[in-house]
Amino acid sequence: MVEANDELSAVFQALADPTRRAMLSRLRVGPATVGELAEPFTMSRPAISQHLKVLERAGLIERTATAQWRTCTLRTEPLDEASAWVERHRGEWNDRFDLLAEHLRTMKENSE
Amino acid sequence: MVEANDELSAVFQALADPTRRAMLSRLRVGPATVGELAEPFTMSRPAISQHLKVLERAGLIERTATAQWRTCTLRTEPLDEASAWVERHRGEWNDRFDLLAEHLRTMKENSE
DNA sequence: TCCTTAATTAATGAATTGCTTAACCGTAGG
DNA sequence: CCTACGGTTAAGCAATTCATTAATTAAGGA
Repeated sequence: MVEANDELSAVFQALADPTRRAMLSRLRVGPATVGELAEPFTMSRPAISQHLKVLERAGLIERTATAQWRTCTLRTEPLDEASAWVERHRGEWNDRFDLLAEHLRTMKENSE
Repeated sequence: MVEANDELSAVFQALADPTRRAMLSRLRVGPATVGELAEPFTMSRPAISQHLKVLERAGLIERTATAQWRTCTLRTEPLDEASAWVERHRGEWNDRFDLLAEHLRTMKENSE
């Protein structure tokens, strides 16, 4: 792999781990410090830090530092694109012309 | 990582690659042989085969062999669960009680 | 039978992932 | 000042991912 990872891939990649998904679920309730996010898990703090870094790079969380606490906040915008992709591929869509046109468009975007 | 990968992780993992997503997009038009799926890409056939294996393990395609051709068909069922997860985390949901209850339920499922 | 076509398997390799422990950094409090 | 607390950085390791080339299987046609 040479290519700079596109945003959509980064989001799906971030979601492809149960720990990270659980963290995002927790953040739906409201912002949390790293310690609070780590609490349900048995893994080490550095492991938690690394998961958070993945989420941050995917744009799914924001971190703000006050004193020695890092507060994490959920960002849902990147999920819009992910949702759009999934919904597009899920429907009982049968217009072959539209589908082919869309596929060719996707191919073109992909080769930019 | 020790745990046997759950289905949802496998689906998101499969979607976290532009080549695989393009293959699924192509399959929306209709079933295709491996050769047809490989056509837009410059990578080797074995690489294509491995991508298809990932998609198959995630339940996103089905392969049927007739003569020396393997025909791939899109299976959208696994996308339902993925869609549900994303939509759940995307909404402008503000009932903290429900969110907390749901989060705790998710945690419990996660530890089974 | 021999050759071509379609695709997979096997073996290899570089890069990435997910975890660990140990060391470090910045803030607050005695 | 120095110690504790909250977190990150660094280094190392096993396993997985994504690609390659070479060899293999399996069916169809001359």
